[in-house]
Amino acid sequence: MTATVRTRFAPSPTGYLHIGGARTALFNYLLARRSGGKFALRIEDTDQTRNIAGAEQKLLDDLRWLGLHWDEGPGVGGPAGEYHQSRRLASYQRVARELLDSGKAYYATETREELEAMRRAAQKEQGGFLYRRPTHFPSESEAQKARDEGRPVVVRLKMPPRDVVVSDQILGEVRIAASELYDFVLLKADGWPTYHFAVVVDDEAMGVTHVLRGQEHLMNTPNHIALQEALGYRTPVYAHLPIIMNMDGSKMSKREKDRAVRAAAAARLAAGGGERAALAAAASADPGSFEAWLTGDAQLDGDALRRLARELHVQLPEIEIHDFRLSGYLPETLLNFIALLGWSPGDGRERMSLEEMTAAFSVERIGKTNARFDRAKLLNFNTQAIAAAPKERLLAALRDYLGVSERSPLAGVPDDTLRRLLEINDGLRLFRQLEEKCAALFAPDEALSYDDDAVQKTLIKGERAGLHVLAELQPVLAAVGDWRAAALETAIKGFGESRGLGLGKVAQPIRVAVCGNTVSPPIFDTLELIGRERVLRRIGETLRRLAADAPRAAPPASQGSSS
RNA sequence: GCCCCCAUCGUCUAGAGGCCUAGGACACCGGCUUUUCAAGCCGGCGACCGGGGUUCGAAUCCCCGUGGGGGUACCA
Repeated sequence: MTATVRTRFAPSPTGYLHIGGARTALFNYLLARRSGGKFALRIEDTDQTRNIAGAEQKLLDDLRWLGLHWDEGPGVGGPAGEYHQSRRLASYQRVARELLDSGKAYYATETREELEAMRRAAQKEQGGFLYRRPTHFPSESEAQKARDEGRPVVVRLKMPPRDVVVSDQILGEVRIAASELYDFVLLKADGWPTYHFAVVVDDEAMGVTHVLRGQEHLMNTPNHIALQEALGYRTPVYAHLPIIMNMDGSKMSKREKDRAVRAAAAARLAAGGGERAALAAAASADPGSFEAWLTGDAQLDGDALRRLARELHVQLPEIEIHDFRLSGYLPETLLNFIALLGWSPGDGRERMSLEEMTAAFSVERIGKTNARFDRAKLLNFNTQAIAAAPKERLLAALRDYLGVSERSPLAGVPDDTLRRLLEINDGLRLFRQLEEKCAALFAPDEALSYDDDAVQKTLIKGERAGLHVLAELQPVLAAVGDWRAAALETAIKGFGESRGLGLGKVAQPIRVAVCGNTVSPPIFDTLELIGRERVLRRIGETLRRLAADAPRAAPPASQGSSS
């Protein structure tokens, strides 16, 4: 009989979806799809102290955004009924009872302090601590008595005294010596199951046949295998994925975002440029915890961190899937890139759709070595994907981006204009880039800010040549009857030729005058989209403002800056 | 400390004993193109961690060393 392949992704709701988690989800998804099986999503929310409100929703959103739809799990149900471990408590307790009754598990009543003391003592002597099985197992009533006395009571599994061999699809056979194994906890003192326990019980209940998970779980596997044996469960096929690291070899961690913002905050405060209270407010933290965050290693809530980053004008490093969404990456491209971190189809292909990856996927082709997350390559993937994407797909993706981009200058822009923007921005790398580049086309005149360097370079420098060009061009533009890119091009190019000026000499002064900086879409389209009236007004205003500055702006450069 | 895993260009990787003078992609460098930012085109630089084996032959197999990573919880 050929059992249906069932895989699962089982995150705990502690925040946004991580890059590593996304890849694990992807591989599980691909394996299930590839083999015509089922892909389930299970929420591992058994740690009462770690669950974060709203995190599950974020997790699901990220997964959906990526297009990794699950066949069973939250929102869609499935044969296992509940897919939140917090709602499956009864089954863990039932199984624990079974284990206790058959003598395969026992109560243990050491306190955390006692355990910690043993650990320290062992550390000193031999360097490693393994929980030593007690000589006496508390009876049911003794356990109850301990509980009554306020002592913690946990349930531990009796590990069989033999080596465990993990048959891993990627790593081969990994043998863990019996001497490395110990009686791990099944049920915590609060009655909730540990990860090890819940994962085994649920994988069995959900019929999971293949477990693809990060390599950080490799050393957990003997526990799971021992438990499966004790319970008479079959052992699923295991495949431990290599880990995704930062370019510098460090682990990709949310903490990086805190570090980036913390540094900026400290710099701001040191420069006397900001009130502590204001920053704390931006982070929606009370002064005490803000201070603790600022001076320590604590982590701020993702959204609070984002607000603070905005306040400080720092770019958060992209760590979680949501960060990439906010930067304006295409989800299908992110998925494609992530898939190649540890897997390759073997035929030299790199750019693949989810369907193509599904068709090509196999666990055998997953590598063993940790991969570094190279953002430069990702950016290139995205650039090429944007160039190759069908127009309507691109528009939908841009709409999605604008939906999550706070206070976007392009927020109210109609689809037709968005299409136009996409057309005139070839070479585009990220949606955020388009947003920044086109902001001036939609911003009200008062909101325009002029970049000093740009003004100096294109308008002032060289005896205000740029300014002169602008002044002469003004009436030419004013005379353009048909305010569209083509006619503007004719007029402006004609002007340039009549003066013997290359387009660059003409376009850049205009660009800076109407956009405030040297970067915008092609100048003729830019002018058309800004509109005749606003263009003329911005040019006039620029001329006026800089003329007033003239005495100061053009002193004979007697004291050279050379030193 | 102890246990486990890993090791090909800067990065992601192809390579399953002769097809390898090691292939591709990104990055980088040079040139071209150019109204800005990009994009594009052409060319270039660039790796089998070290040492021992095994074999007629090793990037591929074995051992040791070194380096990197993971684990060492009543977190997952």
